[in-house]
Amino acid sequence: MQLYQTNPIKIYNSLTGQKEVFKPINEGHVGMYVCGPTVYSNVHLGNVRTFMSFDMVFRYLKHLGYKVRYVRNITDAGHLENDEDAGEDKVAKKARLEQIEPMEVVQRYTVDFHNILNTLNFLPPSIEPTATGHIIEQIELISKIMDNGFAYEVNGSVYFDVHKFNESNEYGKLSKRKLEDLIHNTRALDGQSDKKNPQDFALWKKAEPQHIMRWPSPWSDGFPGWHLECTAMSTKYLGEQFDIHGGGMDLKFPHHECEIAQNEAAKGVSPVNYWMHANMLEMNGQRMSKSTGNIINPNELLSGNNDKMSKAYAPSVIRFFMAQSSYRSVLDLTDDGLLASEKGFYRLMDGMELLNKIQSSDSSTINVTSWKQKCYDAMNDDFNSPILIAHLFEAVKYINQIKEGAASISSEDLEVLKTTMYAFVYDVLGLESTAKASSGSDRLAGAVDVLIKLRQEARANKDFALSDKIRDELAEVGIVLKDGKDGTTFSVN
RNA sequence: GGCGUCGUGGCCGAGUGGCUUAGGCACAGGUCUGCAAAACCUGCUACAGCGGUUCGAUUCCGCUCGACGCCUCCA
Repeated sequence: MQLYQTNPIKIYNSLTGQKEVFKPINEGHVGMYVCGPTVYSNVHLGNVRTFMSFDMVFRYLKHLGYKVRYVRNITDAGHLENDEDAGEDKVAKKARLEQIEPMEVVQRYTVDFHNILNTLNFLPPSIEPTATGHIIEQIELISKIMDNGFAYEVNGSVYFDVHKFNESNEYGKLSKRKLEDLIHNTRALDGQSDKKNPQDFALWKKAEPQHIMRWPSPWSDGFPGWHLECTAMSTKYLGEQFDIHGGGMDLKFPHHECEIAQNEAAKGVSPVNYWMHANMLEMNGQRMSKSTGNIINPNELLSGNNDKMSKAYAPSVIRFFMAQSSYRSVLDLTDDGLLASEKGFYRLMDGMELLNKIQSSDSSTINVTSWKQKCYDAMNDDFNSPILIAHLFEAVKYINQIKEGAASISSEDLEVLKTTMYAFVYDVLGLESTAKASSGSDRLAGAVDVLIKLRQEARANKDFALSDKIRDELAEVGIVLKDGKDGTTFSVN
């Protein structure tokens, strides 16, 4: 008996605009694809927010007992600056500007990406394929789309024929656009194009002679279009139809729309059952943008080495901050917000530590079973982590009350409480305890205990000057003493 | 200009046709303490504006204002 059998989850499906009960294609198995980064610069904090949302989805599905194959790609070719003939591949452009090999660019920023995600305690995806590793699959896919009459070749480049496709299919159904509207609203772009219509998009681009990123194909030496890789790789690892496809809201159009079109054009089926889109991250009420300087990268946020925030924030604090809003809402990154989350996070973690120390009694004054169900209900409702966290704080309150003697808990209930708290805090939310001192570093704990004893003696002798000195100087190095009824404990911040 | 998402108390951030003033932070009072801190108890009762539907709307519909996203590269 797996947890998923008793915990049906609902997912907000961008395709239908409704929350739907999640039913995987194969019972007990979930195929999930998330559009990964284009590795031509340092990972953007907004990217991190999106990937963190899906990291949490991945974690919860796993917790429920699903066997999840989570595919998150690395785009290392094909992502054009724009779709016109002058459009340059982002990686190639960066390589040209820095006068290094494109693969050096890819390597540098892939490493950066992985480092940040590791620091933030992400689970690695099951498969992390690259576009350049799947050129053959992409060429095959193009051939299939051409065979089916939905693409045409001009001067060695191949374009998807959106107008033709729309005669038999519905282009725009994900982003709720109509082709006629797109035609009227397409801006006139300079430079001539080989495309029959501005709405068409590139499947294969012929490389100019000076272009260093190039692969042979039936049409020309060139490189694949951006939208194609996701279709090729999701098909290869998850099949022609799979359960969940995620990405940032800004990818809905055109990227995801084009993925649907490519899949339908090649295989005649819509690829994805549940489309999930994570909302944007802002900073101080405005979109992050390099041009206005309203930008902060993950390393700067973690190190405190920036002029936007008052201090450095621990990885788990950032995770906690993001988990306190739902993935479908715009989230505003502010110093005040982070400070508030930081305090809340430490309160939660103090509760987790206390959970190991409280004693059980004959009976419980709280209903642990219904509390536990509420936690699951929250996550089952489209991964509502803010509600989950509200319930976790309820538990912290219980834990503190039990310690104070204002509540009691039976040993069976205490076990349930522990198991559930551990599962949600550590496994699902991916938070990490920062209180390394009490459990991890026995020597520090021992040393502080000595000081605590000295302070107790001083207090017994009414030598408050000394006792306060011990307390204040420990506080200065980040060790906070907490006096309770049963003695003094400490925490390290 | 078109399409889409949204506008909640001092701040962040959930949610709902008529009790759940979610939860966190901040603030005020109390208990505890040698004094603090921590913890616990109590208080702080909002839903952009204007109309409409309804016995009743913060939640449904329309309009206005505003924010954000997409329409051109972007998670």
